[in-house]
Amino acid sequence: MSTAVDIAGPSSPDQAHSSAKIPNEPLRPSLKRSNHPYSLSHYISTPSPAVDVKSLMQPSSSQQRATQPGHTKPRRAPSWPDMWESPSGLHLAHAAELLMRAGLLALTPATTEQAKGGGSGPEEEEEDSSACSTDFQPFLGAWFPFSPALFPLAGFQMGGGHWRSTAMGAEGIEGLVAEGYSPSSLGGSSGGRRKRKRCGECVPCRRQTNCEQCSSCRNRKRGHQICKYRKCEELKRKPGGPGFESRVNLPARGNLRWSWADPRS
DNA sequence: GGAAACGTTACG
DNA sequence: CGTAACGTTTCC
Repeated sequence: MSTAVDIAGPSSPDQAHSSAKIPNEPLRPSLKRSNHPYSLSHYISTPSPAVDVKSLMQPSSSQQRATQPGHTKPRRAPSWPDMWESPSGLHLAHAAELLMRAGLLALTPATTEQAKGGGSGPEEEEEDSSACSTDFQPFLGAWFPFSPALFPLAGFQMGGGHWRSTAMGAEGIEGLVAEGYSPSSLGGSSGGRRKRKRCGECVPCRRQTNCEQCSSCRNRKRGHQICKYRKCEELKRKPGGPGFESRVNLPARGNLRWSWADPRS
């Protein structure tokens, strides 16, 4: 029962079908570079991950410092834009799913708080971007920044500008991204309704081919809609929906924040 | 409430 | 100008 990762779509005839003019890159050229070096099996190499990883869950300072000698700060994580541009989106997504299934992907608010710690001025945003990410290097052997693209895939739900973890009570990590919502595209000023753009990062956006089976594909001429399996998760949300603006600090780009809501609360 | 149809915007 | 696709309206 593979948690329907809809990137597979309806039995994926897409590979064969793929309609004529599907833009290969969702939004950014960088997305094209989604060739990740690791296959799923790469992550499944440990026979008893539950044990192994748990010990790694407290990598403690030793491991962290090993990678970052001479600095008191937790190593500098890639800035958000960096993460966004990560060529290894699927790579990370795969890892996320596996970790989620193993119940290992725990997000510790402490990480965030501590990282933020002493107070981060705006100018420290870059440096402190580590505060916005939880790294899973111990698990993956590579930095594992969060990306919204991971969550739908890993069993996360999105609601009202918050991502919820259905797998665990993750909480406290702040911020969320609403890339694609530029102030203007939100219909801010001109009053006219502006079109939002695909985020380019979510699973559907990453999908490159139309299924040719869904109603949207079959009815493209009249429907004017993108394949259902390619419909951006962000665009599915109502711009004025609950929490859209109030909860998401409308991202002055580079000031993106994550929000986590504890499903238990 | 969801799907279909249509208007409209964005872009090459 | 043609096409893709978002947003809105209408239909069931």
